Amino acid sequence: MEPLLIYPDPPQAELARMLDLGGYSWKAVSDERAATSATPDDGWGGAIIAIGEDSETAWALLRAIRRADAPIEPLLLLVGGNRLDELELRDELYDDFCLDPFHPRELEARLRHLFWRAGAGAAPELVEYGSLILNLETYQAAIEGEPLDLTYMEYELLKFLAQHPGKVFTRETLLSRVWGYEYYGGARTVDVHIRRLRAKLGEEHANLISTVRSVGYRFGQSRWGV
Amino acid sequence: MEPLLIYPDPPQAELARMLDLGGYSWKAVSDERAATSATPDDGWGGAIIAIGEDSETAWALLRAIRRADAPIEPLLLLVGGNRLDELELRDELYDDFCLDPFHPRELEARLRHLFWRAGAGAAPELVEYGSLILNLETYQAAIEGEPLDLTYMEYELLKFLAQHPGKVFTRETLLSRVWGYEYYGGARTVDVHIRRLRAKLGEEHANLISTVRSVGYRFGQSRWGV
DNA sequence: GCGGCCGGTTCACAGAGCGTTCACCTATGG
DNA sequence: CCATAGGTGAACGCTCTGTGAACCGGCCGC
Repeated sequence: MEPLLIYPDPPQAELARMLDLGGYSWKAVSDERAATSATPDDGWGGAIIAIGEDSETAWALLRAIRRADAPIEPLLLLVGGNRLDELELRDELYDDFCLDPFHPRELEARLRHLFWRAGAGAAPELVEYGSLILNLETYQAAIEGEPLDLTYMEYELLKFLAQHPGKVFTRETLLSRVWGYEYYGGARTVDVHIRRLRAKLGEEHANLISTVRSVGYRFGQSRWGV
Repeated sequence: MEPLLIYPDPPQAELARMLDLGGYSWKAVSDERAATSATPDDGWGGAIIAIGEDSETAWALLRAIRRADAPIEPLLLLVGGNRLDELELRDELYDDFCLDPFHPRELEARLRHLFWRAGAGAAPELVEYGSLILNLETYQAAIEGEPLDLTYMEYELLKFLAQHPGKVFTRETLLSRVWGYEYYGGARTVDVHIRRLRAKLGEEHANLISTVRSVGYRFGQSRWGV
C-alpha cells in the first residue's frame, strides 16, 4: 500500500507510534512543496493532517491537496476539541476527523473504516495473471492490453483456470467445475475449448496453458519452476 | 428533512437534548419491527444506533436496516471505547461512529459532515455518457443534442444501464432492478425493450448497448482503469 | 359508455453463433 | 515400433437473440 502523507513534520510521537504499530508506511512533510516533491510514483495512499496552532496553514495545505490533479484520499484530520467549529463550512476538505488527543484504538478504527470505504467503491473484480486481465463485471478479457474476443464458455474456462494458476485439472474436474456438476458429455470437449483458447491467446501466449500428459491441463507456471 | 431513526428507545438524555437543540427531528424505536412500522412516508433521514450492553441486538438491527429495500443513510454509531474492536469486520454496517460518552460538539460535527456527504453524493440530476444525456428531473433524454422520445420503461432501462456503464447485467437482474423486485414476467420483455432502445438511439449509437451472449446486456465500453 | 390510441408484454419464427462431436492425424513414451 | 494420448479440421445441431406482429389493459376524448 502506498505511504500516508502526514502533516506536520515531525508528527506527534503518539501518531507515529500508532502508525508504525499498525503497519502503515508514512512520510511526514512540513509544507505543500515538500508534499509535492515527496510524492511517491503511485501517489499517496491517504493523508492525516493535524490542525494545530497555526490552523490557517493546515487549511491552505488541505485546499491545495484537494485542488491537485490527483486528490489524496482518504483524508483524515486530527483536530483539537476547541477547534471543532472550524470544521464547519469546510466539509469538502476532509473525509473524516478524529478528536485530538486521540485514543489509538479509535484512530486505528477510523483509518481502517476509511480504507475500507475507499476500496469498496472503486475496485472492479479482476482476475489477473501476468499481462492477462479478466474483468468479471464487464465480461471482457485482454492480454497485454489487447482485448480478447472470447465466447461464453471460453471465458468461463479461462476464468476458472486463471483463478487457480499453476494447478493441474483433469478434464473431468473441469467439466464439473466449469460446465456444471451434472454435466455429462465427452471429455474431448475440453480439448477443443483449450485449443480455441490457445489460438485466441496468440502464438506468444499459447503456452500459458500447458498440457500435462495423462492428467489434464495447467494454467501458468508450475509452482516448482518447471 | 426526514426524521432520524434512533435506537434504543428511550435514547440517552444527552443524545435527545443534543438532537433537539440541533433542530433535528427524530424518533426512537426499540426493535426492528417498531422501526418498520414507524417508517415515515418519505423514509428515514438517517439513523443513530447506540451499541449498548446487548450489542448483538444492535448489530442484528443494523444488518436488517442495510438489507432492506430502502437502506437508511447515513448511519452513525454510538459506541463505547471498550467495544471499538467490534467495529472490525463490520465496516459495511455503518458510515461513521462516535465514541460514547460523546462531546455534543463532536457528534454535531459528525452529523453535519455526514449529511453534507450524503447530499453532495446524492444523485446528480444528470446522467451523462459520451454524447448521451439523461435529465432525471425532467425525464428527458438526448443524444448529440437530439432529443430522444422515450417511453417510461425505456427511460428507466436506459437510465439504469447508463448509471453503470460497462457492467454486464443479466435479464433477471434487469427485471428485478428496473421493473421491480417482485416482478415475475418473461425475460424476453427485456429483449424487446433493448431493441426499441437501440432503434431510438439510432443506427449510429445502437452499439452503445452490446449483447453479451449467454449473459445479458452491457451499456457502453468497459473501463479497465477504474 | 364506447371506441381508438398508446405503451407494455407475449408469442412465433428465422437466422446466426456457438458448443459438441467425430474422424483423422501427430506426438510421446515404453 | 506400437499403443495411447492429445491436437486439428470440419460438420452437425441446439440454443440464444433479433424481429415482426399480435395481444392486452389503461387512459382519454367524443
